[in-house]
Parts: sequence; structure tokens; C-alpha cells
Amino acid sequence: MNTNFYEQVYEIVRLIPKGRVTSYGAIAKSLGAAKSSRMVGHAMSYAGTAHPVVPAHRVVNSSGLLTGKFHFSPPELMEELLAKEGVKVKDDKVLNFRQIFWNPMEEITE
DNA sequence: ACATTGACGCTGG
DNA sequence: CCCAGCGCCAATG
Repeated sequence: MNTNFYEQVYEIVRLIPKGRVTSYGAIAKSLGAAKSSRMVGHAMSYAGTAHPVVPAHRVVNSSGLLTGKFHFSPPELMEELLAKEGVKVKDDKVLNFRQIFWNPMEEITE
């Protein structure tokens, strides 16, 4: 397995700089599957089994809400990691989401 | 093969 | 701003 849709998602997620976050739809769009945003979420489920590390905590929904925080070992781990990186989380949602939002398209530019 | 579910996104009211 | 409906695709039973 190499250049699969999931692998591409992992690649992008691993490229997310510290203190920044992105959304599933943005990743899906950069892969040319804007309508398959759900698949990005599914890929995240596989992220736990994926190789090195996939900072899935840096991936949130289009509203900056930590929808998948319950998928972490401790659900609060997501906020913990984000807070550690400088990302403020309030009520399961990222603050200044629009400001810390990281656009994968700017890194891919294929 | 069919039905159900899901870490989503967008539009409309 | 909140809620409801629809679309889209893959994994699972």
C-alpha cells in the first residue's frame, strides 16, 4: 500500500505544522475528493494503525470542532495535545480556528 | 448483495 | 445562531 487515498491523507496530516489545524474537507479537497470528506474521517480511524505518527488531533471539522476527540485513548488527549501546541480549545472547539487554520493545498500545489 | 453507520460538508429555513 | 435534510463513499454485519 502506498499512494492510496488514506496514505495521502496521513501524509498531509503529518505535514501539519505545530500549533496549526486543518479540516477534513480541506484535506479531501486537496486530494481532489472534496465530496469524500467522510473518507478522510475514516482514514483517521486507520491513523491509529498507520505508521510513524499521525497527529489526528490537528484535524478537526470545518467548524473547528473536535468531533473525533472520543476516538483518542482518553478523549481529552486531543485538547491536551492541542493546548500543548498552543492551540486553545474551548467547549471542544478550536479558538481562532480561522487564524490557525493550515491550508494543505498550499503545501501540495501539485 | 443489502442495509446501517460514520473523526464530514453544504444549503435552506 | 440552531436545526433539518441531502449528498458522498467506504467499512462492517
